[in-house]
Amino acid sequence: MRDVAKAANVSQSTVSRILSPLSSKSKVPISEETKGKVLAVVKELGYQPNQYARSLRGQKNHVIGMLIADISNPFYHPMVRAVQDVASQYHYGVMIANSDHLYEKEMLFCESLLRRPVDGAIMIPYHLTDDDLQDLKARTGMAISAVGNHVQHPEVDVIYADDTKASYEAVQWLIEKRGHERIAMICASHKFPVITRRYGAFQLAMQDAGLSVPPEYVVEGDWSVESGRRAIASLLALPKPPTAVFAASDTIAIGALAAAEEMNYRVPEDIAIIGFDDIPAASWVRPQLTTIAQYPGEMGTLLATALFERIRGEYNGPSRRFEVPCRFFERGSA
Amino acid sequence: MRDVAKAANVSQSTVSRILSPLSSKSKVPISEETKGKVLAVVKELGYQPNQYARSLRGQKNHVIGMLIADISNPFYHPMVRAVQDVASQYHYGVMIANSDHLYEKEMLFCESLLRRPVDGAIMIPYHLTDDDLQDLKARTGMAISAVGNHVQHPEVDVIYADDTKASYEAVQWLIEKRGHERIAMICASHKFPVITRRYGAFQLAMQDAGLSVPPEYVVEGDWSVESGRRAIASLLALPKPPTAVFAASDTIAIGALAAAEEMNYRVPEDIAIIGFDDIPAASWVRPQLTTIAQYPGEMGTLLATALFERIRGEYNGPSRRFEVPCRFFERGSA
DNA sequence: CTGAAAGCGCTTACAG
DNA sequence: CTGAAAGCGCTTACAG
Repeated sequence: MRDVAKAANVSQSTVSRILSPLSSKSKVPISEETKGKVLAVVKELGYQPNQYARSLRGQKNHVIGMLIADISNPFYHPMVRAVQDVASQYHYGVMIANSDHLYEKEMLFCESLLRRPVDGAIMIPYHLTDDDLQDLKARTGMAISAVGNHVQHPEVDVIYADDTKASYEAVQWLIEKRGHERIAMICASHKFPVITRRYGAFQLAMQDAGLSVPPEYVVEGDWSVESGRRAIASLLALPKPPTAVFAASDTIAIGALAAAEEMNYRVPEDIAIIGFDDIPAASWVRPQLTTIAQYPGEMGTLLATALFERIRGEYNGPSRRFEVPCRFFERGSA
Repeated sequence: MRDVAKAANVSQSTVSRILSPLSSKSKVPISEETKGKVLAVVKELGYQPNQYARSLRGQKNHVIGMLIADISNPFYHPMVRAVQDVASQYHYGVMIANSDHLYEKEMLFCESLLRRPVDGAIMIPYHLTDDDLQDLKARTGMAISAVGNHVQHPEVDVIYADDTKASYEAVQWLIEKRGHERIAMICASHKFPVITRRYGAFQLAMQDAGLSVPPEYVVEGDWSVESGRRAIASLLALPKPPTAVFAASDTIAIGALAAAEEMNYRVPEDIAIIGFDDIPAASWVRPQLTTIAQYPGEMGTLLATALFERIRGEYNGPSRRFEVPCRFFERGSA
């Protein structure tokens, strides 16, 4: 910048004002002549301002952080893409971290934000509490948007899918429209709020229909395809196996589907399978997966839009909550 | 840091030396007593050094950049994960950008590295030339690892799959083991070096077998599932349709498979399909995809390892080239 | 073994 | 409309 100033015969202050016209709220006017001269020199030298110096001195970092569970899970892609797309509109970078569903890694992410401040963070917390978020906000002042109805912080914007209702209705559909009575559920850890919701809805639907769920019908794994394979194998090995399975995610359901087929069970005749998410592969497998669609792309856009409204000072009131409805897709697997 | 220094009754210099013992190559010794005192204060105050200030003053930024084509393509996930995992071992952050296979966005990524310097970059360039990389290196001095045999810069480490050979052999297999004579190829843009290689190998294998490829047997789309659907439809509508198709990626092949089935063609009896990549979904679809596996996880590890060797000064010689062999998987679709 | 001081590259009151 | 100067939070010669 000094070189630019020298070459253009103006002060650094002037160069700075021309290059960051938005940040100076006091809106200092600059003559068109000086402006043209400086811009020409900038172009000629190919000068790019150092963003770290700006971060250090100014109030904006021009980066946001994003915490997801696992970049390999297709469910997150549209969300990540949507966030990246909104961010790049504002010329913001996005730092992405995976938590692998581990509290420890979620905390590491928060710590990294202390060392490398960002203007805002988008989180999909599986363990982080409202207190943890409060701590982060108190120490950094950053804007936060999060996914999940369990997040209740008064200043964190929340986007959530109504998965409780969707799960209830799917199980109800299995019972009423398909006549199933022996229904199992393949979950991930019950420590996750999302599992609490979906599993709770499953139990409630069964209970409301007067159906009982033997404990061995509830299998706890992780979110992987492999976990789905293992779970269905144990379920089908039961003396009285279920006739239908509600899986907490499509990845789990796809594993279950593949393993059931390999064990020579017909889907949905011998065992019906319902997934959750409607990832692209849900329509690639055969039979196609009956599943509950979430709209991660839309969620990502809402998340990023809300975040940037706060970052840009266009909104700074209390927490806003957006519900993104789920949608049931009846396909071939149930 | 000033607060820490004050509270511990030492100078800022001392605090800095204790917190960044590696960076001071002159290896100034510190008394254990002072060290303990300072560390205690750091812990008590929950102090975290500001990484931007470090970047500005020191020589390390503790971030790397990663340019991929599209985070939605499963092929990149193991690569991204591997890179993230190696990076976090060294306490490095990773900034990820999507190029969407656009030169313009690849250049934008390079520009962003000028504004927000990183210690190294991992790239999967579809358009960027060696000159572009040279430009970036000259202006920033950063270390670079890249994917693709077409990258020939003398100081950029390159990881590449031998997709030319693998493609040739797959087409040869289609001809010799399966007796196909009318074979089509679904490509992405021929501007991509990767397509040049795979398409060139396809043509060569056909030629070596004395088989001709009518121009309408070469369909150019993009990398999407949708593109595979469109391509197979146009191919099957031909007066003399092909009996086998070599797709440039699994995403394309999966689209082709689904569309062919919907049009009531049997795979592989009516139309055989071979993909490329062996993404997880290749084993989820029915019939399972016959495909050429690449090992993106391994590639990611090599990429990141080579990069960090340069970043950490453990290596600074000329370009190293690692070939990661492909592997053919005969499954159900061909 | 420790400290005082300069400076990384910017932005922003303050002064004119 | 423009400039001189201070300072963001660190690291690193330099001096002791």
